[in-house]
Amino acid sequence: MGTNGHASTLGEVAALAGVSKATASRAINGRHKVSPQAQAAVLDAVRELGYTPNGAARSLVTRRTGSVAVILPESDERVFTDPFFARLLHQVARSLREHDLQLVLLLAQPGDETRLLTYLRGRYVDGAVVASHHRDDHLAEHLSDVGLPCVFIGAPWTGGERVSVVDSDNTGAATQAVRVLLESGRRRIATIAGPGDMRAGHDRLQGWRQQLEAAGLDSSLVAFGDFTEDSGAAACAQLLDAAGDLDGIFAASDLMALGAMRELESRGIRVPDDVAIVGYDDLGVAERTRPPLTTLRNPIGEMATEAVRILLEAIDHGGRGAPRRVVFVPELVRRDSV
Amino acid sequence: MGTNGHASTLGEVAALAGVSKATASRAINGRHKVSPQAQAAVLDAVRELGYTPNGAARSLVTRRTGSVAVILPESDERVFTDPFFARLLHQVARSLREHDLQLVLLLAQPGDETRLLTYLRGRYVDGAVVASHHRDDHLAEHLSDVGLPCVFIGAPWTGGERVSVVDSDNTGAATQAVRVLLESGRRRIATIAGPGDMRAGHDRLQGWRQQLEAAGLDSSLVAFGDFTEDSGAAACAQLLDAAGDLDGIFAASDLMALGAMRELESRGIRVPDDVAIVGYDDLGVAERTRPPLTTLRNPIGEMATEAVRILLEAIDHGGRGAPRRVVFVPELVRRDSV
DNA sequence: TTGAAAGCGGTACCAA
DNA sequence: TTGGTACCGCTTTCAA
Repeated sequence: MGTNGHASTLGEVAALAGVSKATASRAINGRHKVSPQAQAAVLDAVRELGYTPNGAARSLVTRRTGSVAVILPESDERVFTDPFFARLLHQVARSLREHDLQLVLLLAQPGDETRLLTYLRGRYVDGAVVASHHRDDHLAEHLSDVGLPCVFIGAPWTGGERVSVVDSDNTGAATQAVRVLLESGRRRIATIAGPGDMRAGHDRLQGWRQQLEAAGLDSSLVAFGDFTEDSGAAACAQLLDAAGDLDGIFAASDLMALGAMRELESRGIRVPDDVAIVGYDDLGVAERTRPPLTTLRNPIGEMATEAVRILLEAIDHGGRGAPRRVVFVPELVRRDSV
Repeated sequence: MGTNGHASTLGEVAALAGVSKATASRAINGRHKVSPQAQAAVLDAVRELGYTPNGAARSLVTRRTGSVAVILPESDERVFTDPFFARLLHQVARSLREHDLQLVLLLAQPGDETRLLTYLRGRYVDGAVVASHHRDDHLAEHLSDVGLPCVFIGAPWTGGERVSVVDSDNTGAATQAVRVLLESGRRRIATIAGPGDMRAGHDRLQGWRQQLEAAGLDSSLVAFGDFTEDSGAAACAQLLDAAGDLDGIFAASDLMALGAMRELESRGIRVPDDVAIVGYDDLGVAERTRPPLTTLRNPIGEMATEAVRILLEAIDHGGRGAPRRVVFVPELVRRDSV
């Protein structure tokens, strides 16, 4: 802006540069031929006036804002505590940067999705990556109604056929976890499951159960957590109280595994000697537990990158085009907790 | 949007309702008198078409977007790890909700502030709350140049006179911490300081030093961390190696204090018997350490609320009006680490 | 290569 | 209360 309080306009830049608004616009955006003199004059004027285009005016005609949202319909407690989100955002931001897009993070408090949807319908962003959604938020339907290009990380409960999703094979990974436990001779294998209203929680539980049933073993040793450390400790306590003879635990997140190990330690139960444990995620904490945790690597970084790729494609195609579906396969990381 | 891919416009709504665009607009925004029939007709049309106003078009004339940014020029690692941010965002979101404003979070990776500033200049948000800023980001000057209403939580290094700031008395709080240590008879008091390029880090170090010098004691026992737990452990190790006889520590964050306690424990040093320790923040972790941590309560919630209040005021006044300044006083919370 | 002018989709003024 | 209309600030035809 100039020395006074008002932001300068393209008209003023044009006037100062002695060209038309059209030419000024072309000089600034640089996608068209402009004579060197005009170019220079405009750029000087821009600098002198401290001009930046008004986003609303520009968006109104280009139908682009230059920003992409990451929507996290999750309690801030978890968002700011689980490395999953840090990794996700880090990677999304990285990918967006290459395309010169601004990342805006929208934390949707469960309950007030109305304002969020209004915002999204207002087209203040060009598209959205959604992660950590829950059964009841119906985000897939809503976003599909809104017509905003979007990609879900992890399949939504409902409406999944209407949006693109980048997923990972949670069920398969969980069966792998149980297999490792079985191979080390464990027979009383419990699970600390994630929230039942989240796909990842549900599917990992599913995998655990499938594999146990296939082995003809008891699949009733379940306690639920919400992916946080404390919830893992609590679930573990519950499990131990109910089945003192358990010898293996599959925790649906490393954080919960960590909590469980804390609980085990406090009861003088040794890992892996007395109880073996397998986690899920491998986003740093698994390396630092004592003993280091055998876990499944959640390919969240790759998923984020792919999600952005698909999203940008959708945005380029104006949101038309069939929903895409990609599945990544988590891999087992062997450490010392089994 | 309708059954096809294009979002409907106010004109279409008006046509369907059999009224003018002007009336349709009034019916939708409801700040003007509109006859009941017109009102109903418009609302029906809106519903039928699934209409939502185009944000860009609206913003272009109202000069409002209905959203406010929280800018965090901080590594995602810290943002997603320090309860400070969770608390801050929780409170800001709460306050904004009352005014029906959407919170958008902007994580500024150090280095690429250019895109962020372009975004802000584009006026995609009505204002911004800035926290966790560093010496080199010069955000205060930049935002003041941009002319965007903003409030800083914690004074910026430079340009502080040009923006509103909500601060807390870090220096005073640190002197208090040292006083507690002195009162319990400690004489070799070290500090684990925060980053030197952050006001909070700098000021707390300052307070520690002042109080020690006032007491005629050695004020050379300093190690730096970055507010994270690991950095606290490392700093503590460093301190212990340099001065095995230290009997008190003031850590500039509870997370660093926690790391320090971990290190002390691993060396068999007892808290508070051998070494007393005072933290800073009291955002939950201090209650859960063993022993519970004596600390200074960082009034971040109150600061956030106040920041939003000031910001909304500034937005209402069109960004004119003198910068405001408010200082909160942290209070001592006595627990068992001293 | 350049400029004039027509929108983009709303809001708000003014007159009726 | 309502409708006509002039913008908001920018991009993009279309002609020159």
